[in-house]
Amino acid sequence: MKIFDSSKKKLVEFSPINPPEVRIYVCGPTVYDDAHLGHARSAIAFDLLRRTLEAMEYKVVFMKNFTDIDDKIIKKLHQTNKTLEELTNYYINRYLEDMDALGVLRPTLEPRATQNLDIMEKMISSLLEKGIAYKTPKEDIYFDTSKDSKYCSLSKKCDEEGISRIEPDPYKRNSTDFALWKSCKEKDVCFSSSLGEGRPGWHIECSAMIYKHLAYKDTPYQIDIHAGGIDLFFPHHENESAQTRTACNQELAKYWMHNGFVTISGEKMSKSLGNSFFVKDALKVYDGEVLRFYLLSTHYRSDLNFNEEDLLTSKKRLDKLYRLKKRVYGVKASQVESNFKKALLEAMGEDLNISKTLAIIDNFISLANERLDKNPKDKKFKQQIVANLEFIEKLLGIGGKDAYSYFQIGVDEELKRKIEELISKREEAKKRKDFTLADRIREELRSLGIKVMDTPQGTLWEKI
RNA sequence: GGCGCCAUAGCCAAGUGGCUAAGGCAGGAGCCUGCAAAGCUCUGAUCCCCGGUUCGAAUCCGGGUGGCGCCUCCA
Repeated sequence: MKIFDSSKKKLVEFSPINPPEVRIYVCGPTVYDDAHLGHARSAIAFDLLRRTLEAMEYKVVFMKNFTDIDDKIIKKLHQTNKTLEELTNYYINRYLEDMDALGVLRPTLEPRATQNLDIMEKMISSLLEKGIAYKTPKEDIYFDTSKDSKYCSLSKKCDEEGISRIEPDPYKRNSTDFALWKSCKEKDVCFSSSLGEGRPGWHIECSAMIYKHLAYKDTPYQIDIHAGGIDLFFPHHENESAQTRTACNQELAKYWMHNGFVTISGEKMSKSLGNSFFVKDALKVYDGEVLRFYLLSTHYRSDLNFNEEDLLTSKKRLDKLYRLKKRVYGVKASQVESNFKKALLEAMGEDLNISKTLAIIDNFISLANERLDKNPKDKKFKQQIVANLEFIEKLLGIGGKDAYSYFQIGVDEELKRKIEELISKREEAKKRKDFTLADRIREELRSLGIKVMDTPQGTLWEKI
């Protein structure tokens, strides 16, 4: 398995610290609003990584945090009458619902910042004792980046000269110093601790929760892979990395992986730009699986420029998979074809080369259809097709639905009855060779958003 | 100002030194069909521009042009 390590900026051979186990940490969302497509992309990208490793028989422990205390959450809190917990619980559940709809496997561990304040406090205290962190006259605690000789070795994005775009805290010793603990201000949410009244900075939660829940303790690296959006590379991951290095005398992660953005008209989708596309809104129009397929069909490190046309193209590609599945409906799986499995794992093993993977799948679909055209009753072959489809489902999280229901998404019972009625009328007309009527009924169905296909087994229909 | 990414057919998108530049969508032709749909077969690009390295480059190096990102919260 080769992966692209964003710190080394090259493809490297993946070799876990303690095989067959693989420990992965992905930076999760700050829960103050609904998930947008960028969150979905990141979640799907590393869900794919996880599934690939699992298909390669690694034992994956997958952890993703929820940042449930931060400036924006507090701001949102002031706009509502909710408590912190009510607000964050709501968005955590919303996030999980959205990710479920997208077929993202639930993480093994889902820690929340506010439930791990104890370990953050310990880590910060230890950094204070070592003289790596310092307290300002305003009782904020900062990490002194000049005390970490390897600071900036991860992202290599630090700007020593520092043309800062914001007014820096005058009590900071270095421009790259960052808050570990923010003292209690007005209109704040505060926790009491030995560090004083306040709340943790953003970066410390990841280091602390990884140390507490996921880390190997006597190895050079605490975990195998740390992942997240490329926007987190600097400063977030640089800072996490510095905290762990100085507090624990271990490097945080052996490999770092970052996913590219979802863009809209070429610009990064972000809440501050106001061009966010929420997952929940996309789900009103498109099936979650179609959305998943669309978001995973571009390599995870590239930017993906979201647009409806490409999404519909993705749907057509997924439709083909389900049409094949329909042709082998009710057949039990035998064994996945070994060459097919091998080819897919090789492709995914090239830093998740999804394009190559999908090309292999399309080729399989095409060959299977061709052979079924010639020999529709080859039961053994059908059993293998089913097994192959099941493997695809396991690897990519697509094609798991019932093949008939997939094409009926968005059709309610009433419409379904009407469709069936019209189809049987059309069948009668066809028997009488009344093709004018048959074609008129076909047009009527089309106007209902239904297309029909006459096959030797009768007339089948699909929602367009 | 610092650091970095990207540019392949109408669209999406692999390929990063060497067979005829994957795959999908759209388009065209055919088989099948009452006609369609679906499926199958066939069909398209010399890789943003200029210069260099090399026997050989989309692929490496230099210089342009265009687009984007991080350096503030951000997946």
